Amino acid sequence: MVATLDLNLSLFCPTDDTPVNEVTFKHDDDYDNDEDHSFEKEADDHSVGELSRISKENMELKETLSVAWDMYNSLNAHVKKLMQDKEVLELGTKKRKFDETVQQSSWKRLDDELPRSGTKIVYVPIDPSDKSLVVKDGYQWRKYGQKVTRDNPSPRAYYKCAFAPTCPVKKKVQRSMEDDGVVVVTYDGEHNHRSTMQEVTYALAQESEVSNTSERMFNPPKLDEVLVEQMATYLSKDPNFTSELAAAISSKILEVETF
DNA sequence: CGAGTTTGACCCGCGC
DNA sequence: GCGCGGGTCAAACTCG
Repeated sequence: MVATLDLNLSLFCPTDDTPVNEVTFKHDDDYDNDEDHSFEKEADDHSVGELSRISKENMELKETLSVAWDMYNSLNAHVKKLMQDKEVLELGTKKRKFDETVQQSSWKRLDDELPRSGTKIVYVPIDPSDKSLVVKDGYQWRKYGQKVTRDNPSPRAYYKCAFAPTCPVKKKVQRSMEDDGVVVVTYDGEHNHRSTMQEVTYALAQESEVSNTSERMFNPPKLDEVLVEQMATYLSKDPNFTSELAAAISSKILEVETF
């Protein structure tokens, strides 16, 4: 079900199963020709050298990916915190404004504006020049409508959760009237499945659970491989990430070549 | 060609 | 009952 991207990151790494020094060229002819021997040896040396070069390159790519992953996690945590702060701030502002103008009346109207159970409002900072109204939140969404509402000149987009056909969650995305660089996302309902990001976390948790068992003693850790594969699966779905990663890697390569 | 997006039409609830 | 506005549907369209 979940698509995987094989980056071949461990393909050329020498492992217990395929030691580099076992790489040989089989030949049907006898090995009594000295020239053939030297040619074979040369080819052998060349392929070993090539393997170690690719292996080294592979390690560098792993490191780059690892750094990118760490940066992504810290940025993600930072954005979450900022969004929570903003949410609290905006709700507080709404209450204050309401308090100033309608001091005598009850809070009923404001309560109607506040999220009901199962409804969640999130303010997401975006590029003001970006008209696409696309908000990446780890779930897959299918747009089913767009409408210009009376109180806001920017269109409101309607999305249904497309990850699972039975998932009842819908979301509305509309640019904030006050701030052009912020979109208001209204989530309706609860997901009955995990997000793509949660799938990765779950897989890693499963892996770490296995690592606690004695079975681990007999099965050398492959967390790195799983991590890379899961990260590749998740991150390869983000075109921005892949293009930026490609740019970062190519600049790194150019940097190495200039030495 | 299939999956996703766009967009006009339609439905429905609400206030007058 | 009527009109308005938000939400949804579905055919047409786009894109990979």
